[in-house]
Amino acid sequence: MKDQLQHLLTKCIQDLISKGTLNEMPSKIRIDHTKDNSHGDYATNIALMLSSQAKMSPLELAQIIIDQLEHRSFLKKVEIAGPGFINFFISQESSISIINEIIDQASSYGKSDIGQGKKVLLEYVSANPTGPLHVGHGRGAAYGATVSNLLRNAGFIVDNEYYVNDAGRQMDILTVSIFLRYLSFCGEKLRFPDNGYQGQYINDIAQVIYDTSGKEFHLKSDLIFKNVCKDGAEGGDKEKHIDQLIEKAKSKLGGGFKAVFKVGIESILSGIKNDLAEFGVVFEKWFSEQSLIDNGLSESCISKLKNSKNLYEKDGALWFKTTNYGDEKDRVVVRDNGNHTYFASDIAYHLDKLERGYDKIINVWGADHHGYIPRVKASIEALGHSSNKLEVLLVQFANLYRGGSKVQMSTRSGSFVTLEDLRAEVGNDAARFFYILRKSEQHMDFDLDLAKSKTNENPVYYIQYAHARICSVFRQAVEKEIELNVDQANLSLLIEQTEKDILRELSRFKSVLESSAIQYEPHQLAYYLRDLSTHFHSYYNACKFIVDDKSLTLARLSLISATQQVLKNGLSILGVGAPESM
RNA sequence: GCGCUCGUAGCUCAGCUGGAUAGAGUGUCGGCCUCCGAAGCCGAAUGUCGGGUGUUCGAAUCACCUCGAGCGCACCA
Repeated sequence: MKDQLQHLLTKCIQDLISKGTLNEMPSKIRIDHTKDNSHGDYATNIALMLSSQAKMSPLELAQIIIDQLEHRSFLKKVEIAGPGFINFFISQESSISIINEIIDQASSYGKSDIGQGKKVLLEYVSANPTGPLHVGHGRGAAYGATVSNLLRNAGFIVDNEYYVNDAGRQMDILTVSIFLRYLSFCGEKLRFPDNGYQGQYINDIAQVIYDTSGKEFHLKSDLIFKNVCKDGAEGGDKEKHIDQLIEKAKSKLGGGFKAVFKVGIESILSGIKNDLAEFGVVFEKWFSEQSLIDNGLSESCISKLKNSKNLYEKDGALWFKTTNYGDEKDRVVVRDNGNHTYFASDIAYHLDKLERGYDKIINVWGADHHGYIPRVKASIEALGHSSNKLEVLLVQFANLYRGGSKVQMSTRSGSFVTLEDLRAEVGNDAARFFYILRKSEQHMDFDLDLAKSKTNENPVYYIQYAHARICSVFRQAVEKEIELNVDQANLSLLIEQTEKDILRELSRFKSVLESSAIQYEPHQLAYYLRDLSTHFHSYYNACKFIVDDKSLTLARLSLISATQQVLKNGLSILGVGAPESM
């Protein structure tokens, strides 16, 4: 319907240009769903936009546009309002046709091809595999998965990817943490380093190693701790302390160090995978950072940068002149100790992504990484690609509150609430919905007590209830041996205000989906579904659906069936269930 | 200090590519179940859109300034 209006208006403006009333086509002709139904169904501000160009008042121009507009049967009335808006009133015959359209297309209603099959790589979560996912990661997971659904629904081809940071110092710290806990199981007395990972899950992994391998990796703790400098809490340097422990463990354990690491990371990763899968978040690819080092891609990237004269040496380290590409300062890619930085791997990773042939690469990052964007874009440019292909979506942290005070989230100290705990307490549906309800760049206050105790505060139940209620009505209909057949329904009987309101709302669904997808804003869909539910609940209270008049009954059942379908399709994109009863 | 994000009703937030009287949930107050599910509906009250200046026929929306909050400015990842 909106498309038809768009066509009609475009042609109208073209005609006026050829008549000489107007000079040029505006960049966009806006047609909006009206907020207020006294303004009709759709409105355009085109006369206001073009009045200066036409050198006449908006009201005059609006009248000329209306006169030029071809008459179409779907338009009941066209009028000028306010300062020069043109309001379109759609005929009833046309507005009820959406019911048939929805019921015919069923679960595919709402799909579009605005993506034209363009290939998108969507990377999100990518939390360091140093422990279980916590509620902070949940927001990125829910957001990324929903954006993925929205894009797919809009005709994009989307691959979801998780970048696994399985290389570097963090992994060594993880390994040594597990190893020291393991030594405790072997009966060694030792002081656990301040900088080690302290969570219970570390003990669990150590326990598994002890249970399966016995004392295979057992070393006297003296052997590890001898000559190691003092830890932070003992008045020493906690960073040096743990680095020396790592070195000792590596040299004394030999291949055993890698074996412990392998058990550790596999255990943590499989935990993360399960957690996400249960949350309805599925990745096509888990991309290993270590693989970039193993297959030499990281190294070859550095050579490429060297050849393009973008690298220089300073203080024994190798620097990338990212300032050439708009970054605020240059960045180290190879440290003075010869190790590649995280950034070096990331350059290789992004190059790899680009060379896999995607039209668009989207990274969902925590907002604390915003300063990192310029240097990644710099590396893309330096390697001869267009940085426009990369889009970074920032997701703000969720601040957690418990008992009115902020909860500190630290994987290192183990003081965090896991995503798994949250899901267990509030359920997947409520968690998925709650996470995407706020605009991603909005700071979010997540009150755990509220989320856990008064889950009805979450509007997801309101929407699900609307769906369940409709299902319940249909159960009643079956009992009364009424079978819904839209072809037999006389939809022109739908004349109540609440019915018109629902029809208006249903007609918005497609544009909401389109807008949510293009702007990467799932919350738009969430708000829409709540509004649709509100109209349904009002309708439910205002009118009885199953009445003596058979054809009215069929008409009303058709309308709520279409509503049910849209609720279901919308919820499915949000990764939320549409229960038949609750 | 520089940069990014944000500041809208008591609270949590929509609205921001300029448009018609600034919205919702929650909370407060008052109504609605012998009738398809009351996890619901109907009604009332509540705002200097942080503050200021500018651009415009028109600003919560754009520009500049200012105040306040969060985050970032590593040879960490």
